[in-house]
Amino acid sequence: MMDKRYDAKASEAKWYPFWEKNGFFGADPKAGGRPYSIVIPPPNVTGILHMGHALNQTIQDILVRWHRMKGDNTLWIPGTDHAGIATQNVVEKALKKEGRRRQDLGREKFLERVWEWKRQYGGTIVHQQRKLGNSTDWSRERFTFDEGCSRAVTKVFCDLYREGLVYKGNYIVNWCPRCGTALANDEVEHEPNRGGFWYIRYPVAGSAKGVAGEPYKDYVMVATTRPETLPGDTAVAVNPKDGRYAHLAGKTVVLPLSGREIPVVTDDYVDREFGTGIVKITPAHDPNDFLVGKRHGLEEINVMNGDGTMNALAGAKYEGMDRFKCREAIVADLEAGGFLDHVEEIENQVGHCYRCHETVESRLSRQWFVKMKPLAEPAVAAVKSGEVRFVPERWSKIYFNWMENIQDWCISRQLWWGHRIPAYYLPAAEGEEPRFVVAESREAALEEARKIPGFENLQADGLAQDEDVLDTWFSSWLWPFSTMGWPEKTDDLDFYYPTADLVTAQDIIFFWVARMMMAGIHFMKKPPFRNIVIHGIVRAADGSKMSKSKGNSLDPLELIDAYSADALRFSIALITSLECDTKVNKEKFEIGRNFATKIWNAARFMQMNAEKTEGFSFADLADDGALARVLEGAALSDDDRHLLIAADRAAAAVDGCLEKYRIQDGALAVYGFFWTQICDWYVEYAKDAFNGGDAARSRTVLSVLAAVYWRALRLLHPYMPFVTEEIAHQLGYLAEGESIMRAPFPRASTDAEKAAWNLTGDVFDYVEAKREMVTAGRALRAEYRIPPAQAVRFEIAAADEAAAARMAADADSLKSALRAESVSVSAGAEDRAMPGTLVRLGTIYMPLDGLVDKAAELKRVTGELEKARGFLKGVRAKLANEAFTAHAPAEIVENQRAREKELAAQIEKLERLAKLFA
RNA sequence: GGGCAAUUAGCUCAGUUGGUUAGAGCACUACCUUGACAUGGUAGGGGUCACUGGUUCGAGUCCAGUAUUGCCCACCA
Repeated sequence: MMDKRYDAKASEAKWYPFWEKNGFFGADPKAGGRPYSIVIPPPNVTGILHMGHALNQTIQDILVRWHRMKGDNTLWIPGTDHAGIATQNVVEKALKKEGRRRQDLGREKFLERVWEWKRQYGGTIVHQQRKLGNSTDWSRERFTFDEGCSRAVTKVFCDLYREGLVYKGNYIVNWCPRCGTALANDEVEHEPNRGGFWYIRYPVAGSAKGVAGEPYKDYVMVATTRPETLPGDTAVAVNPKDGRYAHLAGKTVVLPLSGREIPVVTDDYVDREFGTGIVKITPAHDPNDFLVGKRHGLEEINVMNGDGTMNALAGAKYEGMDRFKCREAIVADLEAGGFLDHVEEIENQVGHCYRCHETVESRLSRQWFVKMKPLAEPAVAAVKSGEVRFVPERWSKIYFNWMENIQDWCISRQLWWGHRIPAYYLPAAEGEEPRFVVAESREAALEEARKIPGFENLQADGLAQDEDVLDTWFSSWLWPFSTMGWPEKTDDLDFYYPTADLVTAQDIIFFWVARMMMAGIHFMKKPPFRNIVIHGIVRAADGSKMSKSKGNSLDPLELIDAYSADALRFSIALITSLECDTKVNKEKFEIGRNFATKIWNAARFMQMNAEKTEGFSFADLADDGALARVLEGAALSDDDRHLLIAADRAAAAVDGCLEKYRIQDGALAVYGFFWTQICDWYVEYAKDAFNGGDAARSRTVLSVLAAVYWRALRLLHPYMPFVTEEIAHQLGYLAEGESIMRAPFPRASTDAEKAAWNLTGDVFDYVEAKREMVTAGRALRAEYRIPPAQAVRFEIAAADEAAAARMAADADSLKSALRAESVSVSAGAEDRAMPGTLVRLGTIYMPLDGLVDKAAELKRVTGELEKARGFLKGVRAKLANEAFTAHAPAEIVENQRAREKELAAQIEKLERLAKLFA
């Protein structure tokens, strides 16, 4: 016997290892069939499971389990990302507690330490993912820094270099002083910042200073938010069209504090309206100034160290000072020197490191880049042609927009934890830029280097490998094929590449999705996936981003603990639309828990009755054709047929929704089918059958219920894997060792079955209408406060003789559904009793002598009458409109005609009733 | 500054190509501790679909504009 309560924890602890150990998540490319594959967006190895993962992976697992049940050869590859900066930070923090820095250990020892950390803690998120129920093939688990992925990275770098798509360049990069590394543009987050806007006088060269303490007589006014970079200024610029400053062109000005003379240049970049219309140009510390400097051949003076302190070029006084301290010092000195005119407050956008949130510095340095334009073009074409599709489609616009304005990708990072750049430098004289070769290994590099005249006898240790590592995304962009064994030729690549769907959030379309497209097309000659499914972000109840520091985040593991993994999955699927972000609070997850309880109890109900039914076995219904055998010769009621039709429709609905990635609608379809159709209606109907004392009938009803339940259970399995597996075994649909995850997705009734069981739309509509009558009858009871225990007599005035006959034959089910003493059906004769709601088949009545306030009833009837007349008027107007009858589809016009008749009849009845109460 | 979304019941959201009287969950009201389930049942209340125009026989749905909110991108020093 099933327990009174579903024990989710026990079930989860039992079934996940069962699936995994039996290899049910595994995939075999040799097994043939239609391939369906997904690669998981690899979470950071330092990560812990958050709601974003829960949403993202639930969607994927639903798709994967659905495809698997449909018989596709299905593979979902899991893995983690080595996450350069994040991981290095974690280990450095640990070192700091020991009072050491990574430099104290040296590169090799430090990396050993990181690997040690990875071995010890890197499995955290991988274990947490199992809690969600993900059916990932763990035998294929990959790590972006594992041997295979690293080989792929090195090959890709070398190939791109040989193709001229990787180059080393002088460039102004975003620099995080805390992380000590360059950041890609996308890794910088801009935030509004209120800060000073200092107006500074730059004296025109040769203009004498007035009497002591007086300002220079002749000066230009420059406004800046970054006074600390002043020592790096190598020009000031004005707009060439700015008449106010035309006279300055070609002159030089004196840089305050240093006395260095710098030119005045004209450049379109300068906005005449902003500030004073004069800009100081600091090519080494601002990306725009860098470009201006290039255009005008200006010197680039780097006044800062990598850690955000000032260097010797800033001047002896400021050397070693933190950049923000230096700002204060320089402002003070400017003021003392009479250079500072005034200061305003201004709001501008300041870049922050996406990892550590430190204010990002623009810094001139030597970095490695990937030329993106040639790679982007085919990636754009693939989406334009429809070969790759965004779901929802609108994301393609954002993708195009970014791709068309793409900048070269700075791929070098000044870290230790990551794929080291396979560039090897040859010995060079002091001050000379060394030559380098790029090769897959030191050996290959040596061979290459020896071909260079003068280096024929070079030894391996004479080559110095580049100190930098590659951006983490440089390995992630290969993920769809590096995980399948590339650059080796593998069966997995043959069969499973390209993957079918990529499921991810909108925030990494640029970081990751676009780049995977480029790499996939470039190296595999095929885009890495056919559909890019973009879902929203999980937000806190107030719409803000979830973050640990705000304390507004929900922990999926806590939700699993409180409500079960199934509840988490189902709830999140039900409340998430691909169209927009999802706001969640803890209470929303009760939906899933309550649903699991509901189906559990329905199962208990069936089991209870199965025990009373001799020879009944759920196993007999395990395959979809079984019901036909079990029901051989049995008579089906309209309600039985209705349920079978509803089951067909539910299966089609869920299938259709998932086909279109409408995860939410699929959840709603299976939810409504289970709860409303099976539990609310059919289980209640079945109770009456079981109590009816007809053994054959009871067996038929139980068989229909059990067969349909089994279909519903399988429909639900992709959403709620654990409870469905548990019930399947508890009831005995499955033998030990089998799994619902390998059971076929439910099919619709075959034509033969439909014919044998008379499953027609007509039957369906009849039962729906009958239920409306039941609802109307119950409403009458409620309205007149007749307790459920009190038996009443219902009379039904059917629309016509045919309807009367059909309902009379079915009166027993009406009687029990209404808990009525008796139900009588006849055509017409409605004046003798109190009316219920009008429905398609007729009117339901309940004699209510003595229970009625005639005045109140009259008021109600009058109200309904008014309403009906209003509707009729509208319908008649519509039908009188020739344009409507000419243009509208025939079906719509027919509906209106039918409605007109219905309303007219209704009004006639109501009028008679009004007389009755008058 | 540019772009993209959103605005439907008290709350969170569906509403797929325009087509009967706009739906769900939660919350709310009344009744029901009835033998699967109170994590439940039955019935009910609640919406001029942000606003203004337009197209159409017909608009929550399409178009234009306005307002509000959110997100993304961007070099305003």
